[in-house]
Amino acid sequence: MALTEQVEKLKKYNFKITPQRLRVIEYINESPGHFTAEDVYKSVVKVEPSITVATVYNILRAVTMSGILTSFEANGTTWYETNLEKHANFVCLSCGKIEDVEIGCNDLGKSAEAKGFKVNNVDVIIRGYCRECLSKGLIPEITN
Amino acid sequence: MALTEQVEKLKKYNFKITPQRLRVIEYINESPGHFTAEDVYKSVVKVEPSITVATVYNILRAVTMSGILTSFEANGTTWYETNLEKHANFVCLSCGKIEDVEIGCNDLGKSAEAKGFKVNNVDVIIRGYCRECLSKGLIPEITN
DNA sequence: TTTCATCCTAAATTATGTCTAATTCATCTT
DNA sequence: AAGATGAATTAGACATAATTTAGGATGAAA
Repeated sequence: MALTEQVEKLKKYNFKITPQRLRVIEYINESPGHFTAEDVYKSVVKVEPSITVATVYNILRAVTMSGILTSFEANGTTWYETNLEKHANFVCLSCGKIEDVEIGCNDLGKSAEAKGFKVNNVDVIIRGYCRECLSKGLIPEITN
Repeated sequence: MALTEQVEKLKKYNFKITPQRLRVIEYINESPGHFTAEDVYKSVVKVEPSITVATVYNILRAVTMSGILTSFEANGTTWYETNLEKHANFVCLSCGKIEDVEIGCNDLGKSAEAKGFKVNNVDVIIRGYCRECLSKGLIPEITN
């Protein structure tokens, strides 16, 4: 998504274009795809030293509401991501790394809709051990 | 799951059977299916006034590790649930209620495994608005 | 230029973890 | 069956990280 498009989305939701918001969007566009509010703050404060954590949280909420990002919760914190396509997030229980993986099937929300619910979004979080941690033998033994 | 079976599971993982753990398990067996550590504490402290929040957290971790409960994150907190079967959790964005819904498809973790990851569990969290909130017209307008 | 959203500062809240001493439990020994 | 023993667990207080709140100051947009 280009910066102009992101700015348009903010405007569409009546969010004003402030320097702080532009800095956060710039971060997003250079980001590794998955990041936390803390990641954003640590990076943006270098170029905009007066910004505070509270502002970053506010901005991330505005940016997410505008459809520029999505978010999900894992490892006790909120993660933001730029990938708006349907996918699952794989979380490594050993190193904490998060990686996109495909979902083989559609209509995960179907039975919720069948129950009369309105579905806004579906998060799929897969927890396990990544290739690297497996090869390092870092997996705790499961004693059955 | 019966109490005797739950006790067996704790023993299998070498967790001792303490009165506090039994009180928490009793709560679980009478619970509405989804609850937080705070819910457990507020209830158990009535019958076991000396118990502390820290103990409840410890016990919930032990109980989850023993396979008596599963947990997932939503609304900024960890939720525990007794339903160990494959299912999705529907979270109402208006009232916060959580409800089980079926998942139409299997093998959600398949493509993670195809990438060489070991999959431990898959959480599916569906966010939207429940029937009750929809009928009350409590849904925020989405101005497009 | 006015107005209202947004930002800043600081402090509160919430969820959860950590530390230590005291207690309890499971098991072994009588 | 009762007591001794060491390991595991608990209570209680405090620590920390994530996030929210409140109220005044500031700046974007009409």
